[in-house]
Amino acid sequence: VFRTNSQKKGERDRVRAALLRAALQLGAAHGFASLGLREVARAAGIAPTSFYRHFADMQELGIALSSELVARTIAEVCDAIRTPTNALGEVVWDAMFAACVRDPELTRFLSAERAGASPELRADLQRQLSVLAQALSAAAATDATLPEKPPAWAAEAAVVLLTDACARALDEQPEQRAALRDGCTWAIDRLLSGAVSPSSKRTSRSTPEVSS
Amino acid sequence: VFRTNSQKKGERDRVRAALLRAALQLGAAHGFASLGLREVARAAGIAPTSFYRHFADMQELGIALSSELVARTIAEVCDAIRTPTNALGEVVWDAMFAACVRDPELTRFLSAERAGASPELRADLQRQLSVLAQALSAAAATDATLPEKPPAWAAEAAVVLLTDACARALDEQPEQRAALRDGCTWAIDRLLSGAVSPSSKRTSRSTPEVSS
DNA sequence: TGTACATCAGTGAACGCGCGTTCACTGATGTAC
DNA sequence: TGTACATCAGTGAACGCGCGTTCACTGATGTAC
Repeated sequence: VFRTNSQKKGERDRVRAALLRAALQLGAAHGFASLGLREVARAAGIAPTSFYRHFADMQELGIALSSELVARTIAEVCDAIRTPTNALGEVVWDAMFAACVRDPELTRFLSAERAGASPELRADLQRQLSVLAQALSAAAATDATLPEKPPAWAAEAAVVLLTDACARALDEQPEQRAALRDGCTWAIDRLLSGAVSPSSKRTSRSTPEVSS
Repeated sequence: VFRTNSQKKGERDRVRAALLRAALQLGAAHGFASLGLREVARAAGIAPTSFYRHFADMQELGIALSSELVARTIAEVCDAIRTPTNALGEVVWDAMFAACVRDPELTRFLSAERAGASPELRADLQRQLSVLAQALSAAAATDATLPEKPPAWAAEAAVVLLTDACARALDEQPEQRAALRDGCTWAIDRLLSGAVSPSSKRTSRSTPEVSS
């Protein structure tokens, strides 16, 4: 009566969300690749056959996880680094890691399937991460404290390190987490800005980028 | 008659190697997590029940892949960087990528299972990679051209980037591979040495462009 | 307003299939005497 | 040297099980008139 439309629609969305969440939970425990349709349906509280009302197969569900839940999380992190309050490495770590702690299962999913068996899913996750890389690159470009605009691959490398370190940090105790944060923020800043510590005066030869 | 002993032993090793290789091949195609014991045994040309003569289960086989084949490859790369002929980033990339090209299936395995579902296997692969990180760290420490000794996590971050980039390069065309090499060697050298220097001379600026 | 119809998420039975695992056995190879 | 015994990788039959998928159906919700 309140909602003229979409009482049915709302229920559909509720079940769909339950499927996504169930897949995340089970996948975090036993791996996503070995996850079965019946298993997920059971955990979501519906009959196995009802699964097909929402997804054609498990891969389609996986892509929905990427393009919806992962995308949302990434967008959040992008927002955070748009107005940096600190060294970029710390800002992006803090935002990303907070998101990872809030939803560890999603983090495991991202980390595992980024190198997983399904090319389509890999590609979709790569797309999500490249959004973050571009945001990071843009933030670095407008950061007045940086001596120069870093190349695009610096941001991409930073995102690779960030994803890896955040996922590993979830398994660790607080003090190890702090070490990972230190190492990761240090590396990101070093990639984006050149030297973090002083004294690096030497411009060594022979990388693809030849010094003048 | 020539070999008094181990005619039996040799055959055993042959079958065992066939199982490992079959698992790599099938795993590269469809993912390791969803790989079945019967499937591997079939591909190796033995009866399903014979599998148990070599491994208790698929996880044990996976760990054998890591602690034997991956370890051998890593050791090879470690050898190469022990006597660097060039900037460390290029040396380690060239050694690692050559190994990856020679055995792409092993590379896929390493890349996928490093973040995979089995904690034991993850830990073992992590151990292999940390060997490389230490070798890289040692090489950097004795590299007179570096202005300072980089922290340990610089080498760890470098290995993460290297592994990721090599695995992705296998899927790419030559020109994209060259871009990955440039980006990866640049990042590794920057991590290890601090600044590579501003004002790059090399090719046209910035955006090697993210994925297509 | 009421009535007839359309939609469609969810269902339970049923199917064929490949899986992991057990078991007792075979037979070639290696060893002890 | 030959003979008897031990070892053990490989085997095929058999098991129970959970899987993905199909099908015709139900029934609540939404819509047209």
